[in-house]
Amino acid sequence: MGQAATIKDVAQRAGCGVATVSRVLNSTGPASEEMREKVFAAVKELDFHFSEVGRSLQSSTTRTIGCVVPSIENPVYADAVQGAQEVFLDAGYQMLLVCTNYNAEMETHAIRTLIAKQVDGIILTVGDVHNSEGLNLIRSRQIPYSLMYNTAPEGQISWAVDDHAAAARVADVFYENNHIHTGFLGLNFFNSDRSRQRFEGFSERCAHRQMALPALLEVQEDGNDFTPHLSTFLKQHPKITGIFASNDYGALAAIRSAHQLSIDVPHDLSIIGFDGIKVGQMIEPTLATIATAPRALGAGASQTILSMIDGTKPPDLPRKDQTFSFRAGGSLMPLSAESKDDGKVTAFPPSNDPTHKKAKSKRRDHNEI
Amino acid sequence: MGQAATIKDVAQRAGCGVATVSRVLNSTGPASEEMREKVFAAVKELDFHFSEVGRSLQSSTTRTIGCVVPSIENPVYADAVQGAQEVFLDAGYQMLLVCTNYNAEMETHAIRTLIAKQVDGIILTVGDVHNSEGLNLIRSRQIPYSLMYNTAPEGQISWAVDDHAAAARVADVFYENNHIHTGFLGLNFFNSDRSRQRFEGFSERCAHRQMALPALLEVQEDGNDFTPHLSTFLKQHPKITGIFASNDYGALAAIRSAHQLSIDVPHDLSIIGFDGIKVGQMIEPTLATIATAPRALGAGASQTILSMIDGTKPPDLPRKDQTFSFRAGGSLMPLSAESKDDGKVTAFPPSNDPTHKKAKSKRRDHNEI
DNA sequence: AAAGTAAGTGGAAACGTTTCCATTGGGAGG
DNA sequence: CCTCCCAATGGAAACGTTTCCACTTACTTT
Repeated sequence: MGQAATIKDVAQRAGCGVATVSRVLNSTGPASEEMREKVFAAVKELDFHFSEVGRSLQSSTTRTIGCVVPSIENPVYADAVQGAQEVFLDAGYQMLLVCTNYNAEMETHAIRTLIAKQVDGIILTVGDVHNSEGLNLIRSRQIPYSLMYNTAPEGQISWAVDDHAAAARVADVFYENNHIHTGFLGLNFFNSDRSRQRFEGFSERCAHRQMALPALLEVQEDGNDFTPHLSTFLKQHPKITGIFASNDYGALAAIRSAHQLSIDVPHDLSIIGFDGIKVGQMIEPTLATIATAPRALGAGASQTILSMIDGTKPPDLPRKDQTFSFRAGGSLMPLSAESKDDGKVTAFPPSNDPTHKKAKSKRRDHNEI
Repeated sequence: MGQAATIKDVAQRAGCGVATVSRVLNSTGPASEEMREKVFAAVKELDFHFSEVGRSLQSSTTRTIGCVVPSIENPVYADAVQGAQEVFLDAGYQMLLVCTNYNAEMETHAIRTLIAKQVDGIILTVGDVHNSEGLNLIRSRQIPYSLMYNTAPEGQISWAVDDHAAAARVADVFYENNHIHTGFLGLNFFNSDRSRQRFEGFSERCAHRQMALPALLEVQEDGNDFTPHLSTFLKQHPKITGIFASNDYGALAAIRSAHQLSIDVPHDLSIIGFDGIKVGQMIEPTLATIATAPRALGAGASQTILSMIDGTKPPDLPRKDQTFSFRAGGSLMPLSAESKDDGKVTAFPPSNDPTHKKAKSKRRDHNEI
C-alpha cells in the first residue's frame, strides 16, 4: 500500500472503465447489478476514497469555508467560531480557520489565500468594515460571505450585535445607578471597529444624559501588565466611579487590576463588560455586562452562507434590539446619593453595604504604587 | 470579470505558452526579459492568481493542515489551536479546524475527510489514544501527525502534559494540606483519556499516601445544571474536604456551584483545577491548579509536523516533568490539624482564619436543597 | 567552418475527478 | 424479420497546474 488508490485502480480491479466506477459510487447513471458488486468489492479491497482535490478541480467547489477572526483566545470568538463550525460540519463543509491577531495585513493576506484555495464561502470579523482590502476582494469575486460581529453598512450581510445601542444601554445603566463620571476601557481600540463603535454609542448617550464625557483608556495588549495603566488612568481621572470595558476580557482584567490596587469592586469602582462570556457569571463578584449570543451569531452567519451557496432562503437576521441584553451583576453597585448630586465622589465613600468586607479597601487617590 | 483568470488566459494575453508563464511566475527556469515583462503585465491586467486546487492536484500537496480537537470553548484547546495556527501560518500553511465535541464518531469522520482533502499533516487531540479509528487511519496512510494533550504510547509523537505525574502532584498537595478525603470531578470522563489518566494518577498517589481513595463524580455536560450533582455528591461523601477537578473549567463551575450551595471555598471545601487557564488567576479566590502551557504545546506540535514535512530536525519534546507546575491559589486552604488525625471532618470546622468573612457559610451536611 | 552548447520557448502528459458522447447489445413493437 | 429504443458501458475531454522533453536559435569552441 504505497500510494492511495485512485479511481483508475478501482476501475482496473473491477474490470471496467472509470466512468462506470464514478457512476456506481455516486449513484449517478445506470449500472448492472453485477458491475456494481465488482466495483464495491474493488473499493473495499483497495480501501478507496475519492480525492477531494480531484473532485474540487472538476467541480470548482471545495466543500470548504473560510473563517477569519481576530483571535480565539477571546471566548466570544471561540464560541462564535465553534457555533459556525458545527453548522458547516453538519452540512458537509469543513472550515479553514485564520486568526489575524487584529492585524490588517494578515487579514488581507489570509483572505487572498482563502480565495486562491477556492473556498465556497467566507465568514469573517474584520478590523474595520469600512476599509478592509480583503472584504473588497471577496465582494469583487462575488464569493458568498457573511460578516460576524461587524456592524455592516448598507447591503452587506452581517450577524452582529448592535454595538451602538448596547453601549448606549450601558450609559443608561450607569446613569440609573448614579454613576456620572465614567471611563471607557478600549481594548485594541485602533484595530477593532467594535471597540470604537461601543465607545461612540456610550459617549453619545452620556452626552445626551448630561453625564460627563467618558475618559478613554486605550490598551493594546491583553492586559498582562495592565495594572499600572489603570492606576495612572484613575489618578488622572479621580472622579471616575464606573468603567465600561469594551469586552468582558478587559473587564475581568480590570477587576483583577483593581484588586491589586486595593480598589474594591464594586464598592469603590463599578465595572460593566461587554459580550457575556460564561466565566463572567462564575466569578465573584459576577460581572455586569451586555450579554450576547456568540454561538447563535456564528451559527446564523454560517446558515446565511449555506443558503447563499445552495440558493435557498436565508435565515432572517435577528432584530437589532434583540442582539443583546443587559445582564446585572455584582460588579455594578449604585453610587450613594450624596456623592451624586454635586458630581463629586468622597475620598472614602461610606460603606453601608453589609456584603462589603474588605476593611483594607482604600480609595485610589491614595498614592499607592 | 466573470470567471477568475487562469494561466491559459495569461499565456494568451502575453502571447506565449503556459509553460513560460509558469516558469516566469514561479521563477523556475529561464525566460527572456521581454517575455517576463509581458507576462507580468498580463498578470496585472487580469488580476491573475494561481488556483491552489490546480496546484494541489499536480503537486499532491495542499499547504493545509488538519486540526482536530474536542472543543474550543475550553480555553486550553483554544489557546493550543491558536498557538498551532500561528506557527502554520508563518510557514505558509492554513489550518482546517474540526471540533468533535468529545464524540468519537465525529472524530473518525472528520479525520477521514481531512485525509480525503489531502492535508499535509494533522494535529489532534483524540478521545482515546489507544483506541482511535481516526488515528489508525492516519498512521496507516503515513500522514505526518502529532498528538496534542494525549499521553501517547510508545513511538507516537505527542505534545502532552504528563497527566499522571501532575495528578499525583495534586494528591501530594492535598496531603501536605491535610486533606485526606478527596473527590475527583471528572468531566467527559468516558470520552477523554486525559480525564481518566488524571484520575488514575491521583488515585494511585492517594493510595500510596494512605489517604482515602478519591470519590469520583463524573459529569458529561459543561456544568450548566451542575449544582444538584455536586450537592448530592457531597451528601454521599460528607468527609470530603478537597476536590480535584479534571480541568479548570470544571473547577470554576464547582466553585460557582459551591457558592450557590452556600459552601465556602476554600474554607469549607478546597478545590484544585487542571490546565491553568488565564481567568483562573483573575477570579477571587484565585484558582489553585496545575499550570500548563497550551500555546507552547500547540506551537510545538505544529513545528514537529512542519519538520516531518520538510525533513528537518524536529524540535525536542519537553521533558516530562517540565510540562506542568503546581500553581498555588486561594481556592486551596490547609485543613486545620485536629480534623485531620482521625480522618474525620467536623461538621462545622472552626474558622480561625481572619480572611474568612461569610458568616452565613454552612457546612453541607445541612440539608439545604 | 563545423560542431557543440546553452538559452529560450511551447507542446503535451500527468495529477484524479466528472460528464458528455458514442458504441454496444438485447428486447419490444411493428 | 427489421427497426427502434433503452440500458449498460467505455473513451475522452475538461478542470488548472507543473514539468519533461523536444525544438529552435545564436553563440562559443575547436
